[in-house]
Amino acid sequence: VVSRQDPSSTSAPLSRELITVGAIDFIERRGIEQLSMRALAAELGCGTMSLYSHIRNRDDLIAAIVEELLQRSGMPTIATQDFPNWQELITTVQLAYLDVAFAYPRSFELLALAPYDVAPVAGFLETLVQALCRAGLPQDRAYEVLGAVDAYGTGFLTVWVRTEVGQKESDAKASPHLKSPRKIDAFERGLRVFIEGFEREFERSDADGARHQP
Amino acid sequence: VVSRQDPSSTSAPLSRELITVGAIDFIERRGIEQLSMRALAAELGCGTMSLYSHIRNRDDLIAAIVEELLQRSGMPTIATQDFPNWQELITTVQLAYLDVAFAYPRSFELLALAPYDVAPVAGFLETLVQALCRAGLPQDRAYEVLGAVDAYGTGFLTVWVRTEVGQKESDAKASPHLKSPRKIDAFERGLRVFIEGFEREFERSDADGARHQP
DNA sequence: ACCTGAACACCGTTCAAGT
DNA sequence: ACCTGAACACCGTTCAAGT
Repeated sequence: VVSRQDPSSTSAPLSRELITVGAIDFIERRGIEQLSMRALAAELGCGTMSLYSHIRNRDDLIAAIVEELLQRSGMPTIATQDFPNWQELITTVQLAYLDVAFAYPRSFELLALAPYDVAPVAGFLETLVQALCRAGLPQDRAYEVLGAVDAYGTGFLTVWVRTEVGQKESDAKASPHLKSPRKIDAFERGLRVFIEGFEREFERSDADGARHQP
Repeated sequence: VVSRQDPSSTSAPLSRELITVGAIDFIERRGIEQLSMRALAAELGCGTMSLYSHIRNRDDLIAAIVEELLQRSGMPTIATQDFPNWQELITTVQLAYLDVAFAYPRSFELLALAPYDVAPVAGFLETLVQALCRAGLPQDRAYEVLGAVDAYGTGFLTVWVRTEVGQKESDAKASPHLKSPRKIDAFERGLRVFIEGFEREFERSDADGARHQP
């Protein structure tokens, strides 16, 4: 019966935002499999059922976490800016994706593996397609490049953080946050190769189109 | 007190294999989030604790499922064969990866997102690297291509099946197993683009090396 | 409106007891 | 060796009751 006088939290009233932030912090410290409504409420210093005044259920909490991580990644902001070409835009977005995987390794897969039709993710992807069009890519090519490169980034980063987090749990003395430069290089090289592959594909297909319809 | 006379199962003695096969079948019918030791035992017609005579715990069950899916995918067999070039080998493996995602959409992510250091997956990746070397790729390039293309396939297929399974749950009347040809085309196009990107990268880097060291 | 404890229907796994 | 029920320490969520 402590009525939320926990030292780690202000006595600010509970809110969806505060619960979401607390949940991300919880996952990064103790792991996603430890996150339960009861354990989270205990850390926030409130009764379990108080959470349900601000959040519909566990799935709604996950959706709120995904939205918060998406905001913190800065990717939605990037998608509102203008870029000289689609290559730079895609690269910038993917490097921001890499950064969020490092900053939140244990929460990352909630964002990375959220189905395309989860509310805030779908909206972000739409604005990203528009940005690619503004950067000079026809819409069908924008969808193609985005889908493919996003799949690459998602797969690469998800398996990487899973493997790393798994090792951290078994190997307590492993260096805690070393951004293994070899892996980062591999990520960036693969990204460049993929983009150059699309450049070439588009060049060839344009030349082909010009030949058929000069 | 039925003592395993369930109509859906033979009265064969319980085994690790039988439990694993039953678990995959369970997931495909009812979803991964419904799989529990208790529910699985009920479907197999045995007591919950009987499972623990053949399987250490839930994580061990998951590992057994991953190993079984890997076998059924046929990818380990492909990796023992010889191919005329690395491009064909990588393509064949990725198409087998696509097939297993379709055959086991709800179990697929257990295989796809297994950390690299999970026992049977690590072994398979090693034999795959060797096969790439036999197909003419230097070892460092084999690792690079494999890591990148595998990330692409994993990301593409995982998010796809998640989105599809999610829709199937909300939209009961959705067509059940339509292998949306648009998506398959997109997967194969991205794969080809990525491989051609690496071809070009290697050509250029070879030419570069020849110029420096003629 | 926000907060809460009790209760319900679940979990995974340990243990002791059976064959 | 294999199987099992009871028990323990957990879950998410509903409900009724408080402020």
